[in-house]
Amino acid sequence: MIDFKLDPKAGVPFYRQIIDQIKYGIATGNLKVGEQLPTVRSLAVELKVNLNTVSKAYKELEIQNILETQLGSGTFIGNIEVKVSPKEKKEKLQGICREFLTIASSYGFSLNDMIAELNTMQSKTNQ
Amino acid sequence: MIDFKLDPKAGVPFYRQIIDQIKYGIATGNLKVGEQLPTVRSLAVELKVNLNTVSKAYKELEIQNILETQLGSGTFIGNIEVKVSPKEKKEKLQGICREFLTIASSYGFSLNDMIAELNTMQSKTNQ
DNA sequence: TATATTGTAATACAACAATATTACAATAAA
DNA sequence: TTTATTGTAATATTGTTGTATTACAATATA
Repeated sequence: MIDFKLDPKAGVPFYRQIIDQIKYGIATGNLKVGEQLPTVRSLAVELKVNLNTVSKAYKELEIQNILETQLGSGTFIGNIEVKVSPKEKKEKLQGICREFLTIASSYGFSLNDMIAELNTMQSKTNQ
Repeated sequence: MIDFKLDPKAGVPFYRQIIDQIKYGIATGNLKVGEQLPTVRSLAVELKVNLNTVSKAYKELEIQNILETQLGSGTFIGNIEVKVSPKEKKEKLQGICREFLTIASSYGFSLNDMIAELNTMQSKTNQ
C-alpha cells in the first residue's frame, strides 16, 4: 500500500496525481499484483476530494489494463508490467525538487540549508 | 535570462509552467533583480501560446510582488525581501522538508533520492 | 510630432477539472 | 434473503485554462 498525497500547489490535476502515484507505486514495487487499492469512496474521503475524481483516475488506469475492477468487491493491481522510464522518473524527481527549492528559497533558505536539514532527518531515521 | 520551455504532457497549465520557471530562475540566481523578461508578445510567439497566457503569468507574479511592470517598457524582476523571523526559521525549514518528503514518498522516492537530486542541482549551480 | 512597442482590458468561445447529487447493478456479508 | 458495500453512470453546475480578437493607454523611438 502507498500513502496517497495530493499537492494543491503543484498545478497538476488531482486525478492526474492519483494516477501517477499508483503508476510509480507499481513501478517501484510498493504496489504488487493483486493488491487491493482503497475503495473510491474511502480514498475520496482520505484525500478530501469528490468520489468522481478518484473514480476518474481508477477508470483511466483500468483502460490501460493497469488496474482490474470487480464490481462489488473493489479495485486491484492488474497483472501487467508498468514501466516508468528512468528519464520519466528523473524528471518527476526533478520537478518535485525544483518546486521544493523554489518554496524554500522564497523563505530565504539555500540549497545547502535544505540538504543539511534532510541529512539531519536521515540520521535520525537511522537511530 | 531563462530558456523557457513548455511541456504539454506535464498536465500543468501553461501559465503555471511559466510562473514556475520564473520563480525557479530567481531561486537559482539565473534571474536577477532588475533584469528584463521577454515581452509578453515575444514570449508568446516563442512558446507558441496566446499572448493572454503569458500576460496571465506575468500579472500573477506582479500581484505577488515578484515582477514589476512598466507600461510601454516591459516587465522586470522585482526586488523581493524575505521576512521570516529567525525564531520561526528552523521550524519553517523543517516543515517544508517534511512536506516535500511526504510528497516524494508518495511517488516512491526516498530521502536519499531527494538528497542526491539536490546535490546534483547544487553542483550545476556552481558551474 | 508621428510611429511603433509595451502591458493591459474586455469579450466570446471551447475544452477541461472538480464538485454535488442521485441512482443503478454486481458482489459481499449479516 | 436482506442489507451493506462496491464500482459505475448520468446530469447539472461552477470555475479554470487557453485561444482569438479588438482595442486602449503609456512609453520608447525614429
